[in-house]
Amino acid sequence: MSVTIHDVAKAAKVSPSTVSRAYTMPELLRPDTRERVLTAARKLGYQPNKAARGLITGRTGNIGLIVPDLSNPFFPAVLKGAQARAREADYAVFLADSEEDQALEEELIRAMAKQVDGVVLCSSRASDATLSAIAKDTPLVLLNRRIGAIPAVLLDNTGGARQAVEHLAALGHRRVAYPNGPPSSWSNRTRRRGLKARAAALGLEIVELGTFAPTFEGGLAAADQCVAADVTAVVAYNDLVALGVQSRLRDRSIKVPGDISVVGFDDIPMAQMGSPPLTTVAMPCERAGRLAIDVLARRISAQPPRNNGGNAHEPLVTTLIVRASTAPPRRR
Amino acid sequence: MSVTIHDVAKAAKVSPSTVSRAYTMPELLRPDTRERVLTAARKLGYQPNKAARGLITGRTGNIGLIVPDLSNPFFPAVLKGAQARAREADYAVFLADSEEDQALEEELIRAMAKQVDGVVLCSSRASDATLSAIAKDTPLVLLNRRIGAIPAVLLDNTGGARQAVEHLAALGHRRVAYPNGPPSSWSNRTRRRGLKARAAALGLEIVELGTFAPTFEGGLAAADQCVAADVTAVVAYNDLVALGVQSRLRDRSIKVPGDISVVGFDDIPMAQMGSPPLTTVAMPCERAGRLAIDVLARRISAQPPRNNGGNAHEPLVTTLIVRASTAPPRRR
DNA sequence: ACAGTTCTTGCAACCGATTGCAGGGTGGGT
DNA sequence: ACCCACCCTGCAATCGGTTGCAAGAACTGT
Repeated sequence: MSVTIHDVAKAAKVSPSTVSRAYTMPELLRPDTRERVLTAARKLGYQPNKAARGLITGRTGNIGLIVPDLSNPFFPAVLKGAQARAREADYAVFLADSEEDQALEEELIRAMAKQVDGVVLCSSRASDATLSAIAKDTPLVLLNRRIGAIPAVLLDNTGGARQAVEHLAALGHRRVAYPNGPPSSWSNRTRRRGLKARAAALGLEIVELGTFAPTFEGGLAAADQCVAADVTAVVAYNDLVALGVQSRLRDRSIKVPGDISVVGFDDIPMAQMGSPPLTTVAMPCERAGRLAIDVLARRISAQPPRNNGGNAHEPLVTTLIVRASTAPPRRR
Repeated sequence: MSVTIHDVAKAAKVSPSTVSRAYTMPELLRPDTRERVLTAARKLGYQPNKAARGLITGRTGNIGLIVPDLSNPFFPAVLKGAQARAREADYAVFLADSEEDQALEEELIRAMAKQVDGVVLCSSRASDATLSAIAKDTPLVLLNRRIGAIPAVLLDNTGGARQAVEHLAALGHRRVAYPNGPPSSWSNRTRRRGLKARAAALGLEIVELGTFAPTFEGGLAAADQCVAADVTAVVAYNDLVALGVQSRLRDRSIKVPGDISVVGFDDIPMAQMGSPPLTTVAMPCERAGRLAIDVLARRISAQPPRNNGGNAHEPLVTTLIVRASTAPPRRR
């Protein structure tokens, strides 16, 4: 079938061990033998079988990545960065979509753990206990979630929320709605906390609204509650929700930003394409994805999970992008 | 480290072979032995090592999926379907983004081929020759591309294009622009062909415009050429381009659909969120992704690539979704 | 020319599974 | 009580690599 190390060995008239060494410890071979082996390998189109190698080295050369929902453009963006960086580091990436389902996610993690050197979990919905347990025997990196000493790549949600509140305060808003995202989401918790902290300091009132699906449809539902709450601005859990809110408000002939200002989180591509274009807190998604791979790769090669610090990184900076969906509130 | 078949064997007081058989040929074992083995396995949390198994069976249980650009929502949608179906069929999926780069894509295919049982190529930009060569020794399924007898899942671009033209014709448009997508794209070729065929039949004129990147930015660039071409409607290569066109037209204070109607392809989520919401040809992306996996799985288990027909499937039906971005042309 | 190093390379065991083959146990028929 | 199937189960080889160990080659210095 495929060309194996034995074929190359025969062609180069050496033993399989020598062929192996030509790849893994080239400096041990006499230059001319190494050359002979590599030439033969190239001629035959040989490529080492990663699975077989992994069997003995314990390294598969694969990493897993789990996201809650591929339909949220935030995750493809992260994925794009992660996948690119993984390729540079010569890792292949396994992808799974957990469909926002905690049980499924935990099952996926366990299934993956066997086949990969490490796993990146994006906005994981799994329980702290489960993740801590898994982290004990599988290198894990969390993206947008924080649990004990598990390495994590974080985005500065709090800072973003702060900027959003300051922006709205400067425009003169006093009463702002926040429709919650999934309760198990770290992003939701930190965004809410950031909002409330800064709002309290500036004398704004944040009206929390029930939890909504982090989707366009969730935003449609949230919109009506925002209107009922009699606010002049909405900071949505994320851009999808914000777009849903905008859409529903338009259908109800409520002007954005005339009657209600809307702010989102993420700055997904469609945020700028809407009308009005959405004011939102931009997240460096691809960079976060890349960084997650870097952290994981480092964690994998450093056998002893060094218990000194360096696990929790500074959150990646986020920036408020002001577009046309925010304006001063209408005078009563 | 991890619990192996030997550990289970010891715990159940049987040989490793028996443990193996408990999983792969359970009917060969006496019910009580099988039960004893499975119980022991469960207690120890044993899960067979896929890599080791693959070494001997020749099946890895993995499939590869390559897309040209994760930032185009069309592909995450396909991916979502494919990934879900793969999981049901107990396959893990390797993902790679070829960044619209032909050379990179070909390299990725080769690299993957070694580690998977088969590969799904979405809107592949690779050359016919390369793909035919690879298809000889790796099960391949093409999505939105057609080459000889390589199994493919196709979306009915021609039919979609036909509907778009008929819609515009009914509205009274006589001169319609088509900004081309990537020349290596099968979708671009079939969409263009469909448009021109139907336009000829209905006495419309299709003005082809140079090739543009299949992105929002590509659309920005295309818009100006469309205006210069003095058309009353634009059928864009895909929704991203259509949204780019809309955005640029708005910036130039050209009304959509008042001055120019815009039609897209794909019906990505943001098509309905824009303003005006975009008239577009909807593609059953997730279904296509799922189907691709089905076809691949069948192709993998049917060792002899049966040379009877059944390779090329009927294209999946597409439907024109009429929204607010199309209207009768302004009277001169 | 010879003993002692240092380099290179091959041998063989091993990673974690699967599977053909054969041997031991069981049960049925007489 | 004996023979013969048949059913289970274990042994050992194998998949494609890697790696500790040791033997042979080459080189050093005298």
